Order: sequence, then structure tokens, then C-alpha cells
Amino acid sequence: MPRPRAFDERQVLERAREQFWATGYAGTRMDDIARATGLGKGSLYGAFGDKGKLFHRVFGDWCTAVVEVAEERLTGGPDAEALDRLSAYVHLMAENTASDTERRGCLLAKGAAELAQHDPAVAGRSAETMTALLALLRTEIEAAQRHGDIDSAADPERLAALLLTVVRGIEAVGKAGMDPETLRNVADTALAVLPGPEGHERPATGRTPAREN
Amino acid sequence: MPRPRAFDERQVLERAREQFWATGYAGTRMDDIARATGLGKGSLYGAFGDKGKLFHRVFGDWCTAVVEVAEERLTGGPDAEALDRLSAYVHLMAENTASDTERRGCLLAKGAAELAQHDPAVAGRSAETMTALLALLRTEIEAAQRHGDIDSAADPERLAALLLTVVRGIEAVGKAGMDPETLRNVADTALAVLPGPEGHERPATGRTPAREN
DNA sequence: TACGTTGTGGACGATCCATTCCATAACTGA
DNA sequence: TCAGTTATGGAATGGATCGTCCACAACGTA
Repeated sequence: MPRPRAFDERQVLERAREQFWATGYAGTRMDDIARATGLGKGSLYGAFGDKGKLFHRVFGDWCTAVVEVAEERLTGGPDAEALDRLSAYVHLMAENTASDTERRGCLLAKGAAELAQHDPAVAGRSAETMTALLALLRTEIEAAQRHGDIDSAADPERLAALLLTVVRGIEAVGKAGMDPETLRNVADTALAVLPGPEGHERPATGRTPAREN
Repeated sequence: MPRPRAFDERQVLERAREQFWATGYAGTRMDDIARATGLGKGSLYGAFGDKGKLFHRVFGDWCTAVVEVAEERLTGGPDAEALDRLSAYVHLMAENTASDTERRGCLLAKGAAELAQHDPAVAGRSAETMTALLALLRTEIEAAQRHGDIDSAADPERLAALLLTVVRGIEAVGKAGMDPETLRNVADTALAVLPGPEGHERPATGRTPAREN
């Protein structure tokens, strides 16, 4: 019986995300979001509560999406392809950062940097996300170890933590201004230095002939 | 002939840095800085210009300090100890993040995350800083290669980029909520997977017996 | 078709914040 | 001691911003 909403909630959240992403939490005005989404303030506040609640909603959805992307790329395949999946995932993350020409970085990192210290909800959500990513990486590393692509004497938890750190680090140095080519190389190198099965040296750490500096 | 300043500029900048560090750029009010430093607004504006200029000053000083710390730890020693210096540096950075109980992260990362996209000065300064750190790491890796501690077939530029990414990544995942013990382990693991001289396996990637999960 | 309920969007009020202003203080050189 | 110059700090200002409010719109139901 009531009047139905004239907007698509999903789309509004997307626009709001773009705005927070572009200008941060404190730097984003509710008027900006109203303009970006086409909604009036009344609808905005009526549907999502205040600025903080809206951000938490956007941030939470983003964290969920980050984990989902990792799940899609990493889970559900034969052990024989586990290393390939890991490689594809790390390269995908590097490519995302490398091609982020606006240098917005990741909303997760940006939001955590700005708010984690003072907002327990943001801190908790980002910690959860890290834990989830870590678990996914660890599972794949164990799979690769079973198949003999990674030294089974290595601690999968430690290697997973290292890969996660590299992935998040790529994002950080990308935002700090490192050039895209180097970012891609970092992904290569990180995968190349993973300890291979004992006695088998992996070659990919080698110098890139095309580079002159 | 003029009235002399009643404050120590260095100390004021330190306090201002603490404030920006704690609450970010947009989240810091000039009143906060006035209270934190004990200065009146007149003195503050008279001495440092506006909020933006003050932040640039603080940010620039911090970048300089970051590079200086790296220089102190990394440069000027025999090749035989280059790997030790690298190890000490990476562990120091991990320790800094691990012991940052307030989870403020690094002002460089925080400032870059918040402002690099819109403030060319911040973007440029952080990029410079990355380049300087990269060069320092590369030099030490080359030294370690000369001494035979790192496989001389590996590209020092790539390894340097990887280490820098790990160092900045430790900071990022630390802020995102990863526990200190894991952060320290990441530093260990990153150093352990550096390609040793050919044929010599490095053992430190192994599982940690004390861990039960 | 009339009514009740909820959505809509822009105007409004209260607050906040960066910056300026100014009366006064502190100091030096004459 | 006096004059000139800069520092000081708090009040004032002007603009921005969050959240509320309200008159009106749209829809289902009786």
C-alpha cells in the first residue's frame, strides 16, 4: 500500500561507493552523494540512515566482494592447477592496481587507513576480510604443495601471509606512485620466489633482458 | 628587533604530525592543532601558512625521515653484512608496525591514501620516497649478490621492488588488523624466500613448530 | 474514486571549521 | 626609555555541512 521506492538500492550503493572511494569518508559530503545518486536528502537519510551507516554499508559490501573475487579465482579446482590459480589471482590484483589510472587504490585499504583506528566496525570488518583472504590463500598453497608445485616443507600459513602482504603491498606502493610495469614485475617475482619442490630451481627470478636501467 | 617566537618550531611540527597522523588530514581541525601545540591560531597561521601548507611540511619531513631511517640501516657497510642489514631493516619495519598498538599505520601511507589522488604535491613526494627506498634496497641486494648471499642471476631491481612491496604491505595488513606475530613472520618469510646462491637451499621457510593452528 | 501510507527532494536550522583580524605583549636597537 | 617590529591568542567572520522537516507525490486498497 505504500508508495514504492523509485530508485534501485544496489545502484545507489554503487554510486555512493564511487564517491567515498574518490574522496574518502571525511572528504565526501552527503550533498555529493545526493547529486551522484540523484536522490534527495530525505530519501537518502530515510533509506540508509546517516552518513556513517551508509559508509558502513558500502564498506561491508565491498569487503564481501573482495572475498568473493578471491573465492571465484581460488577455490574449486584440481590440485594440479592450484599454483596457476594462485598466480592468476596475484596477477589479477596487480593488474587491478596497475590499471587504476586514477590511483584511487582499494576502498578497503583507503577506508581502513582513514577509519580503522577510530571506528571499531571498520576495523573489525577489515580484519575479518584479511582472515578470510588468508584462509583462501592457505588452502590453495596446501593444494599446490600436495601436487608438488610448492615445497611441502614450507609452512603454508606463512606463505599465505606473505602472498597476502604482497597483494596488499602492491596496492599500497601503487597508490604511492610506483609505476605499473614494476607492479606487474612484483607479482611475477613474488610467485617466482615461492619455494619450489626441493632441488628444482625456478627460473623466473631472472633479470629482464629488455630493461636497461 | 622583532619579538622572538616563543615556541620551538620542531616541536610544533611534531605535535602537528601526531595530530594529522591520528585523525587524518580532513579529520583534523586547526583548533585541534592549536590545542595540541599550545599555539594560538594567529601564531600557527603566521608561522606555517594554511592547513594545507602545514600538512605538506609535516608530510615532507616525514618522507625525509623515512628515507633517512632506511639509509642509516642500509648504507655503509661491507658486502658481507649486506644481507644482515637488509634483514635488520625489514624486521625493523615489521616491528614498527607490529608494535603500533594504536594502529595508526604510517603517516606516509595514510597521507598518500587520503590525498595522493587529488594533491599532486603529496603524490609526487610519496613517489619520490618510494623511488629512494627502492634504490637503497637495490644497492644492498647487489652488495649481497656480490658477496654470494643472494643468487647473482636474480634481478636486483625486481627483488628490491618485492622487498619494498612487502615492507609497505606489512604496514597495510597491520592496519587492516593482522596480528603482530603474523606480521613478524611475514618479514621472516620474505627474507627466507629470497633466492640464495644456487644449489644452497635456505631453510627458514620451514614450518614453525611452536604454532598449533 | 477517496484515503492512508510511505517515498521524494529541496529548503532550513544549527553546528562546525578554516581563516582573518585585532588589541596586546615582548623584544631590540637607538 | 621609547619606537618599531613581530608574535600571540582569542574573538569574529564567512562559508560549508550534517541532519531534519515539510509539503507534495505516488501507490495500493476499500
